[in-house]
Amino acid sequence: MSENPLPILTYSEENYLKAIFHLSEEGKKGVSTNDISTEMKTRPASVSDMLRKLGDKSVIEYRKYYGVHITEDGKKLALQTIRKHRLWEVFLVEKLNFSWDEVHEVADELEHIKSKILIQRLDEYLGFPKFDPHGDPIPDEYGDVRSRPRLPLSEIEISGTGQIVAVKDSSAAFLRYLDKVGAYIGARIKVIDKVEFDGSIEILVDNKKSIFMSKEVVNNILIMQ
Amino acid sequence: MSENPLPILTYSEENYLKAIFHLSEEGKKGVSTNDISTEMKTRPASVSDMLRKLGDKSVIEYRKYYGVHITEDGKKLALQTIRKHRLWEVFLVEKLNFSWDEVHEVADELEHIKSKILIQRLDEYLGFPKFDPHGDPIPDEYGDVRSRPRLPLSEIEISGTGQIVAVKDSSAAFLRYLDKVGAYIGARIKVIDKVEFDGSIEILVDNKKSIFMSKEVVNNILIMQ
DNA sequence: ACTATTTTTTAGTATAGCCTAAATTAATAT
DNA sequence: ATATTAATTTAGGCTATACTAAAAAATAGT
Repeated sequence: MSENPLPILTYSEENYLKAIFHLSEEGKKGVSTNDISTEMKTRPASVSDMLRKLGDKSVIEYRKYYGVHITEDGKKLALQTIRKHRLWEVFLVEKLNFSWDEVHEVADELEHIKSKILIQRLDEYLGFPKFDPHGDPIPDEYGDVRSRPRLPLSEIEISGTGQIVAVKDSSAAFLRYLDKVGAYIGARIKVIDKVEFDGSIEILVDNKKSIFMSKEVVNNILIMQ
Repeated sequence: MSENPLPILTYSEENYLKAIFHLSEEGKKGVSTNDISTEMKTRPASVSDMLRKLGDKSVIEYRKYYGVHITEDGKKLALQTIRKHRLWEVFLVEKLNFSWDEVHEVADELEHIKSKILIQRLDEYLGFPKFDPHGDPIPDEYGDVRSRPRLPLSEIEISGTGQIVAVKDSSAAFLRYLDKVGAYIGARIKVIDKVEFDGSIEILVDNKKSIFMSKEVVNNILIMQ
C-alpha cells in the first residue's frame, strides 16, 4: 500500500507512537488524548500538539476530538521500536545478568539507537530469540510477530499444568515479587487448588515448591499449556 | 576540591564537552571557539551559546574572547563519556563482529546511555578491557587512564621492531586502508627501510608481509616497543 | 432537550539548540 | 599606532517539546 519510505521519527515521537500502539492493543477503539497523556506523563495539551505532528507524518490517523488510530506505517515503526526494546532486554538479562525487573528503563533508552546493522548483529549474537525475558514476543525485521497461545493462570483447571510464558503487569514491584517466590518465565507449574470465594490458588512450581497466590497475582500471569 | 555532585549534562552538552576535552589534549593552550565549531560542525555563534551554558555548569572555565579551559569536573565527565564510548567499541568489535572502522558512529550514540550499572556490567562482561579496538586506553570509573608508552612509527629506527598500539587519525578511510594492508592493532612490525627524502618507509608486518607506507600514514601510527 | 461536566484543543509562554546577520573585540600588518 | 582583518559574541529568529490558562467541543445527567 504505502509506496513511500517510512518517515523518520524523533526520539520523542517514537515514544508517543509506542505508547499509542500499546494502548491500541488493549481496547480496540481509538485511543484518547487523556489516555496517552496518562501513559506518557505529559499534559493533554502537549499530546494534542504531538498528535498533529504524528498525523502529518501519517503514522496515525487523527480526527480532532475523536482520538487516534494507528496506521500501517505507524504499526511498522512501533514494532521496530518494540523489537529493539525486547532484543536489548534479552541482551541485558542473558549477557549482562540483569534481573528481569531491572531492564525496562535501560531498554527504553537503548531502543532509540538508530543503527540497523547493530540490531541485526545483536539479534544474531543473541541467537535470534523469539521472546523477551518477560515472555513477550520479539517482532522480526518486518514487524511480524509469532505469539504463542496463552491463557491467564486463573483459567487453568485444578491439576492442570503449563509453563509461565508472560506477565501482564510488568511493574518492578510485581516482577520482584515473582522473583522472590521463584515464578520466573519458563517455570513449569501445576495448579493444586483453587479457592473460589477469593480467587486465590495454590500452585506447584517446578515440581518442588508449593506457593499460594492471590487473585490479583493470578490474573497477571499468563500460561502456555 | 569539588564537594558538589557533578552536574547532569544533556546529550548535546556531553558532545561539546567531549570535543573540548579532545582539543585540550592536543595543544595545551585554551581551546578556541572556532576549533570547537569545526570539530562539532556547528556555527561559531552556536558554540558561544553552548560555552556560556557549560560555563554555568562549571565544567569549563570560560573567559569571553579568550577560549576555554576544561575544569576538573569537566574532565571527569568527559572521561566518563569516553569510557562509555570505548567500552561500547570493544563490545561492537569483539562480540558483534563489527570491523574497527564501523564502530564510531554507533558508539557515538551508545555513549550517551545513562545507566551506571549498565556500564559496570558491560565492563565486567568484556573482561575489564584496558584498551579499545583502536588501541586507545579506557579510563576507569574514576577517570584514571593507564596509557602505554608509545612512539609514532616514524621514530622507529631501521630494523627496530614493535607493535601497533593505536592510530592518531581514526577516520573510516584511514582505518579501511590499514585493514586492507593488514596493519591491525596488535600487529608486530619491523622497520626494514626508511626513505629520507619523502618520509616513506618499508615495514614487515607479522614477519610475513612487507608493505610500503607514505609519510602521511607513518605519522598516524603509534608503536609500543 | 438542555445544562453541567469532562475532554480536548487553541493560544500564548519557556527552554534547548541550532541558525544568519550585525556588532564588537582581538590580532596583524604596515 | 592605527588600520585592516580575523575571531568572537550578541541580537533576533526558527523548530521541537514541554507547560498553563482559556476556549471550544463532546458527553452525561436529569
